Amino acid sequence: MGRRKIEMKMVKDSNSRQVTFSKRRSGIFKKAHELATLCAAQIAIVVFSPGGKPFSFGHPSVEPVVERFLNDKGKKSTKVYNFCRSEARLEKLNNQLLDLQRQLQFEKKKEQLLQKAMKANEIPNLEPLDEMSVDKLLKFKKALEELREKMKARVVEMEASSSLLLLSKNCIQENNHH
Amino acid sequence: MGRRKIEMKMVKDSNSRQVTFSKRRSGIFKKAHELATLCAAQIAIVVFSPGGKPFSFGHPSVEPVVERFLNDKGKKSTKVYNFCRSEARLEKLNNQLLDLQRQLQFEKKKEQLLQKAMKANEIPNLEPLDEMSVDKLLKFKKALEELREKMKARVVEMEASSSLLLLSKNCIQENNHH
DNA sequence: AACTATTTATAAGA
DNA sequence: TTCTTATAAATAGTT
Repeated sequence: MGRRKIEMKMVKDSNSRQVTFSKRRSGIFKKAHELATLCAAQIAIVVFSPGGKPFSFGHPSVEPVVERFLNDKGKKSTKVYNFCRSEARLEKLNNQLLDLQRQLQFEKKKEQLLQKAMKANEIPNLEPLDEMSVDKLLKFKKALEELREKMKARVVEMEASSSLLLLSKNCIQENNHH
Repeated sequence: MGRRKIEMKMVKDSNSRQVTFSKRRSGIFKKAHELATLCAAQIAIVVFSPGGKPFSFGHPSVEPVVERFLNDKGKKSTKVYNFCRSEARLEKLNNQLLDLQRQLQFEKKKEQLLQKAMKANEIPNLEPLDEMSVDKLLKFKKALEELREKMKARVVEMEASSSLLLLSKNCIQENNHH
C-alpha cells in the first residue's frame, strides 16, 4: 500500500519501523471505528508498539468488550469461580512464561550473532548472556505447571461438593453465554 | 472503499450488515497480522458481530496481550479490587512476570545499541551496560528462587483454605495492602 | 464466493 | 515532523 510494495517482513530500520507502526496503528483504529459504526459491533484492540508502549481502541470501550470475551470463553463455574479464576490466571502466567522464554532465547541468539559480527570487525567483545536466565525460567515454568496440576485436582473436587452446597443454599449460577 | 462511497452510518439491512461485518473483520485481522509482522508488535483484537458472535485475533495470542495491557493499567491506577488471599499471591506472580518483561526490554535495548554501534562503525562504551546486565540477571535468579518458595507455601495454604471455602457461601475477602 | 470500479490506506519522498 | 502523492490494497455493489 503505497509508493512501493513492501515485503511482509519486520522492518529492519528502527525509525522506519516506528513510523510504519504509527501509520498502520491509526489505520487499524480507524477501520475498527468504521466497523463498529457500520455494523453496530463491539470491538476492542490493544496493541504494544515495538518500544513496548500500549495503545488501545474500544467501542464502546476496551474493558467491557474484553471482559465479555473472557467471560464467554471459559465458564462453567459456581462460587468456586475464584479458584477457577486463579487456575485460569496460572495458565495465563504459564503462557506468558513460555512467550518470555522464546523471546529471551531469540534475543540471545540475535545478540550472539551480533557479537560474532563485531568480533569479525575487531570490535571488543561483550560477555555472553548468562545461561542462568533461561535455566531459571525453565524451572519456574515447571514449578508453575506442578502448582497448576495440584490446583486443577483441587478445583474439580471442590466444584463437585460446592455445587451441591450452593444448590441447597439457593444460589443462582451465572449464565453461560454460548 | 468500493463501487460507491458509503455513508458512515449503521447499515440498515441486516443481511448487508452481516456481509459488511465479515468483509471488514477479515480486513482488520489481516491488517493486524501485517502490523505485528512488520513492526514486531503485540496486538489483540476481540470483536462481537451484530449477532453477538465473538471473534478474535492475537499476536502472539489474545490472552497474554490483554493481560499485559490490564496489568499495565493496574500499575498506574489505584487498586479498586480486593483480592482473595490466593489471588493476592497470584498478583505477586504477575508482578514477577512484569519484571521479566522489563528484563526482556532491557535486552532488546542493548541489542539495538549494538546494531547502532555497528551501523555507525563506532565503538560505544558498552562495558557499563554489560555489567548492569549481569547484575540484573543475578537479581532475577534470586527473585525466581524466592518465588518458588512462595508458590510452595501457597499450595499448602490453598489446601487448607479449600475446606473452609466449602463451608462458606462467599469468598472470604480481605484487604491485602501492606 | 468471485469479480471490478472505486475508494481508501500508505510507502516513499519532500 | 507533517504533508504530498503515486501506488498498493480494501471493499461496495454486482454477478
